[in-house]
Amino acid sequence: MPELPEVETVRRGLMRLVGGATIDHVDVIYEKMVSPAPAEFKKRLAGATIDLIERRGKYLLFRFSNGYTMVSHLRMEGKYDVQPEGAPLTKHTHVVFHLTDNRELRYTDTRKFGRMNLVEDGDEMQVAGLKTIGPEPTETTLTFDYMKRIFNKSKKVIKPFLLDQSNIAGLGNIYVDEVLWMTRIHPEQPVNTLTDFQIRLLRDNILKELAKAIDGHGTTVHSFSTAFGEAGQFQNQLNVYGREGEPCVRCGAELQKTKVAQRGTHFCPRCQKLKKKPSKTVVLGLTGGIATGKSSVSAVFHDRDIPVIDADQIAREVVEPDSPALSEIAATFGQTMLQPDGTLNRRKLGQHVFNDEDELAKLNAITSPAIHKAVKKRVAAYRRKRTPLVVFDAPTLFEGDYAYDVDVIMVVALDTATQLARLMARDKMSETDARSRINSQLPLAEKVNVADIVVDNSGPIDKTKAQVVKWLNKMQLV
DNA sequence: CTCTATGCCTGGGAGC
DNA sequence: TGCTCCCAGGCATAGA
Repeated sequence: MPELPEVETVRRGLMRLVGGATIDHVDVIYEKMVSPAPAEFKKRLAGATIDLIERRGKYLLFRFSNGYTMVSHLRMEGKYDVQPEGAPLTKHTHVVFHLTDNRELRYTDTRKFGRMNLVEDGDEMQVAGLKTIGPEPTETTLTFDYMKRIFNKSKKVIKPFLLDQSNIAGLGNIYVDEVLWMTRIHPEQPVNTLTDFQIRLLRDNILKELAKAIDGHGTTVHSFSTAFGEAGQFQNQLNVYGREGEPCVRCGAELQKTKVAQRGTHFCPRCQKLKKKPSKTVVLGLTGGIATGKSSVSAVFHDRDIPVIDADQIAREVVEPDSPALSEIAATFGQTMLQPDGTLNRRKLGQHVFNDEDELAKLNAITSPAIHKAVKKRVAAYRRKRTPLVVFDAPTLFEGDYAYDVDVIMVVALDTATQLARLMARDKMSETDARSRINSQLPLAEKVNVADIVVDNSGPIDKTKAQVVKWLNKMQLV
């Protein structure tokens, strides 16, 4: 199923292999595949040189020296490959372009869905499909203003809306599921209910995902006889597509598969909730690894008077004297866990649960729901006030199961060597101790993988802060 | 005009 | 094992 990145890879491969080649004659085996009818199609192409191969959306445009352009769409399973003249035909080869250099450019398509349309230069945009095609998904051609305009005026649900090539060119079933998961949008969310921030994040994710996929495929076409269809394998990792029943890599919930507008649709029922009216408040989950420098990033928000909800502070607040959680701790672990003044004896409790998984789990079962509840309450208050941006600063954003409930995740990261050196210097630790501390956490790479924004803190602090500010500006959050 | 359902095709997997 | 049925999905088009 070639989508834009695969078609682009085919274009690049073909350009290298047959760019400049001249067609001697053409065999059309499956007549319905070409237009105009085979006799005229063949006549127009005899002696034509392939000057250039361009792409628009998922359409390939072969520019010939004699004033014709061939619009070719691979649909589901179309493939081009180049063989030496006379090599045996395969079962599903439908068109063969015999080149003057003893090679053949072949079009193969098991399901015969692909089409080739040969028209005069300048008429290519009149071909069905290209006539109504939407903007290319690039930084300059797919603008936020355009997206906002088309999203606001439609009541359609987002999945079929994004599949419609007249809205945005190039997205297919796989990438739509991926970008919706990345942006945490339910596939049946009506497009006119999205907030500006969601549209911005979606735009960013479309551009990012397609660029990543093109990069990933760029190196796959090598040899003379490589079937370009092989470049259509999706080497870049997919987070939801085809993963129904597996845990969501962001929140751990079981991924589901349903049908939306007759299309198989994959999504995370926990991260991608259908919302009556998406909230205008953006909750940014901020996390990192030990000694990655999260607090200096947090300071950027403090300095700008952006509210920061501190998970560690809330963890302390929920066990203050007279709190239900503290009473439960006393009831479970004994009154000796309290100081004479009624406050929690943290040291003693810490020693008690240290290295005892069962006891630690008991403690978490008491504190975790209380912390979650308190966080939700704080967030709800900011939503009511329509505060545009709230930061939830949580070292255990993933481990503590908060990731499903934030709108966007920022991970502060650095390379392992720098992280190790900083931890050793900061906490006066031996290398062995520092290593084991780092290894006891969820690997930073896994956090980075599901982050919306990764802030690289391996350089000077000014550079780190500049990255945060740049992103905030880009997303119009400040 | 918009919106939805269906046809185009074949191979492969599930179920019997 | 072999048979039937259904699903995969981009896009055009027919119909509401």
